Amino acid sequence: MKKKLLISDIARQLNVSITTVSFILNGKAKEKRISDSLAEKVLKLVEEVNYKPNQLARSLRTGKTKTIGLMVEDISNPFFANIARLIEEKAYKQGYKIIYCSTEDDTGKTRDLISMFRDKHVDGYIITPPQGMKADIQDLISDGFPVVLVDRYITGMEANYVVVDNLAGAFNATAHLVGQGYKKIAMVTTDSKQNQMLQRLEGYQKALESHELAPTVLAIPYRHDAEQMISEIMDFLSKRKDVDAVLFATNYMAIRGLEAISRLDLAIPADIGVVAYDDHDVFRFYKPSITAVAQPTEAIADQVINVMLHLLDGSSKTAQANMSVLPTRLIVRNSTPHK
Amino acid sequence: MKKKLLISDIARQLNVSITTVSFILNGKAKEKRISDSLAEKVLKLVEEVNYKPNQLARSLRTGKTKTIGLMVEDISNPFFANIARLIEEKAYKQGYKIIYCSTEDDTGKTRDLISMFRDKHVDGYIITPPQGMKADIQDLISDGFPVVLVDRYITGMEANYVVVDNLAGAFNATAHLVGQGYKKIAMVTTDSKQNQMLQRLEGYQKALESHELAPTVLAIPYRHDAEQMISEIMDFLSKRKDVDAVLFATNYMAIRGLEAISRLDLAIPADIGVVAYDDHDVFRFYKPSITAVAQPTEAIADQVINVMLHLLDGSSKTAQANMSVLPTRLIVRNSTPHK
DNA sequence: CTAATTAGCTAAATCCTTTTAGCAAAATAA
DNA sequence: TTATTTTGCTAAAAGGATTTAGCTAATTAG
Repeated sequence: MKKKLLISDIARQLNVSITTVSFILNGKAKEKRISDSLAEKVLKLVEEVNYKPNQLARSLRTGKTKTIGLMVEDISNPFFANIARLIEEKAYKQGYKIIYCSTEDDTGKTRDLISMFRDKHVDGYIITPPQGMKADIQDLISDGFPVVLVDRYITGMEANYVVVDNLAGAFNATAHLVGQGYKKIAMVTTDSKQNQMLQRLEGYQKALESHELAPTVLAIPYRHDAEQMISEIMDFLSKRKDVDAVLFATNYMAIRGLEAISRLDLAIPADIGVVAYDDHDVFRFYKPSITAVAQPTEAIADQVINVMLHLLDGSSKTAQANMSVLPTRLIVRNSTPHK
Repeated sequence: MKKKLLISDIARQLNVSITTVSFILNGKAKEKRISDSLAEKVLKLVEEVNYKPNQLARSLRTGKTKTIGLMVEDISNPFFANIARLIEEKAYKQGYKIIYCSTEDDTGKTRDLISMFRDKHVDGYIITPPQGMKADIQDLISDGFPVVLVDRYITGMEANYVVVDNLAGAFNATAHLVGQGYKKIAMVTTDSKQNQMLQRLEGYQKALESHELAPTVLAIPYRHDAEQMISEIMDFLSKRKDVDAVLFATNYMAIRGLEAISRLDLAIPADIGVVAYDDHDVFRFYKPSITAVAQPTEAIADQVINVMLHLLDGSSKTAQANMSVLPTRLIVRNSTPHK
């Protein structure tokens, strides 16, 4: 194990002070009136021996770690995995690293993770907040940390966030089913009170209202596992024979719904119409392919990282919160009209 | 922004030295003969005011960060996303945090990432190594860092690794197709020289040999994008009408292959048999569902983190490298025999 | 020619812990 | 009673950078 080089080694070799080397390495040569010739010599040696400052020491002194903490609900869900990857890529280009974690939408775990991120002195926080985190996140903001919420916001809290127009997305999806000729359109959602879920529900209801149709909602507890959900959906569809179309509120519920529909031997779109909120590879490849509300992952990632870098930059002392609501896109797939 | 508490604040409030507080917090009270009564008082106050030591300062002093660097090929591939999540979970329980990144199988980027991880002073490295990283990884090991390779190993290098038995997996998959009555079985793979790919190829060849059948291989350059791959596979299948079954070497190639097969209007399994190496949600839901070689993600994650924690523990001064080869499982899905 | 600036560089403080080396008082041994 | 050991605690160094405050010599101004 070769010994790590220190800034003092560089200084000694050139017979200059540590201070001078530090100034030069941090681009303050001009400002601090270091002669060009000396600056060059230092940079040359640093390059030659491949000296890298110890980031821990530097962070301890400066209070900056050039790291952003990213907490998503579940990194193994393709929606979040994609966003994470895009954010990572863009952050990386600006010299920031990302640490990411899955909250599993668990308040306790999320609290732990925030505390861990604070321990690690991340410079900024990107969070898909579970329910009941209002106070914790408010603390973060009050303590002066840059915070950007993604995918959902917290009602009644002034904050930076990037979300999609869930209401419009669900409205359009529902309207599409109505347009296809379906009469009894149900919505399968979770019992979670997350605002993005409530908005999807509201969009669904508004769309039905405007066509003078009545809503039918199945709310499945969030924690139920795949098999439970499948049998609950099967139950629901068997009991409610009048239902001729379903809007699923999330991609994973839709996937389980497809399984339920397949087990009941119902045909899509003849027996039952299906639209999923949030796209997924499975919908593209399913036979028949499934219409879905696609979220603009790239635009979301872009917006998130832009706002974050802006906050980190610090030059913007405008306390004005940045709230972005991006549009969704309905990807119509099996478009044979009903009946 | 409330001021961060320091260890000196604790010490001052109780009129004891910083040293004493530090000893107590690090569980050295007994060893350092601190009286029980004082230890209790300190712990009580620390609890009360919720003092947390500054991890940067601590790491700077101890040289340990309680962080593991995890580099996978592509975090948005479900195989890696799952492994990452399982590893994260298990590490977390042992007080370790994970930083992860995608290498995109790019040597340059991987080199950058290793350097970034070194900057950040991670305690250990978990890596799916791209080609040509032998020297870099050897450096890491020589410098005394715990390293565990996953998914692939580096030929001719003594190291800790956790891989699956790719040869047997591909052999069984091919044998399955033979058993179904297919006569001209092709393999679609990448031109990458990664050993796990070569082994899959070898398994395929061995299986055909043992049935006295001839191999037919289409090797597509790794960097080609989805559309390119699809048209290359379509080309191949149109020209080689004799091919009646295909073994795809990765899940994403299989997904593109399915698209190609669908565009050519070929029926699975009547016109063409399909097996994918590495499972994916899409295969489960495709109509008909697609047989796949499933990798034991949980077992892989378990083994990786166990070996890593063992290395980090340091008590094991046995330089013996730990090499695990785990078995795959063939998930037979559309099992109607051919003709 | 003297006074004020500017150029060019550096000593020492600082960030916040952990850990080494060691001191004074109390207890025990001789 | 004196010498030794043990108990209970602490001052100060170390870890490796950044940054403040300031010094000396060379210029420029008056």
